[in-house]
Amino acid sequence: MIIRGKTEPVFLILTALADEPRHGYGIIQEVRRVTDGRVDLRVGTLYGALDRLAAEGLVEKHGDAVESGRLRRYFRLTETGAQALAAEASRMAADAAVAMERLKKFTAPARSAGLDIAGGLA
Amino acid sequence: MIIRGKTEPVFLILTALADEPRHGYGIIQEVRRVTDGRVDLRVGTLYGALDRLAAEGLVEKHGDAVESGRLRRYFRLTETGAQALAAEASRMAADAAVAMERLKKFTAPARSAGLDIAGGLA
DNA sequence: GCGTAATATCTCGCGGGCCGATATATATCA
DNA sequence: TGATATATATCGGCCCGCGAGATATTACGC
Repeated sequence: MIIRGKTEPVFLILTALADEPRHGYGIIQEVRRVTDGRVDLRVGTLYGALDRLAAEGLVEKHGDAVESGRLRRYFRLTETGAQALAAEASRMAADAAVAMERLKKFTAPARSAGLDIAGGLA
Repeated sequence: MIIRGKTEPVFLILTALADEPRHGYGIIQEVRRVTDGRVDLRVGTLYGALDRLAAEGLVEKHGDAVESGRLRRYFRLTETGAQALAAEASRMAADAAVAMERLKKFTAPARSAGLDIAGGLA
């Protein structure tokens, strides 16, 4: 979403980091989990986004670790990042509410011939 | 939002068309209105997006008109477009709710030098 | 009458960001 | 031995939003 708010991948990365620090691959799994499998974050998207978010000060490195013989690079949300995420979330909720409210007034376009609508939503 | 859901401009265009057909400039004004001036839709964004949305069948032409000596090209939301907007809105509301819920667990990162974490969460 | 702003449409090019592809390396299980 | 999962990283293509510019009419102030 997002003007010049965040894109959905970025929003979800921040969301994944909201409760605790995670490493890259862990973020991917968490995003998949919180979206019920809907969003499969790409690594190319992830690392590019993390670099930008770190440059903006919304996330920061939380140290590297070697666990089970594998390198893990942890990131965590900063205070600024948490505020940005909260602002973005409330804006999205507001936009979504406006859309749903307005959709109540939607009536399906009348098809070519005079045959009509009636059924739109009511 | 938005994977491969709609971007915010696109989402707001659909929202602006939800209650009744509008012409391009009217969409711009309506978007500004529903976002309390936050989003100023650019014409380059608008016409490109309308072309794509029409190609996808989410909006359709509602006829041209000359009013007050000015040409107006009207667009309206299709049934498919209304469904897409509803789906997108509910997805956004869900994502926003998840983010806000998780933010409750957020604790500010322990600051600065050497002093290690410890307080992070526990 | 004249300039400016608002209304209204459209096009083009730049740049940013997502994604697919690719590379590398270790651990686990069949 | 090979496939799959874990884990990191880079690069090029492509889509899309935006800035800038073009065109035209109406409305208002001076």
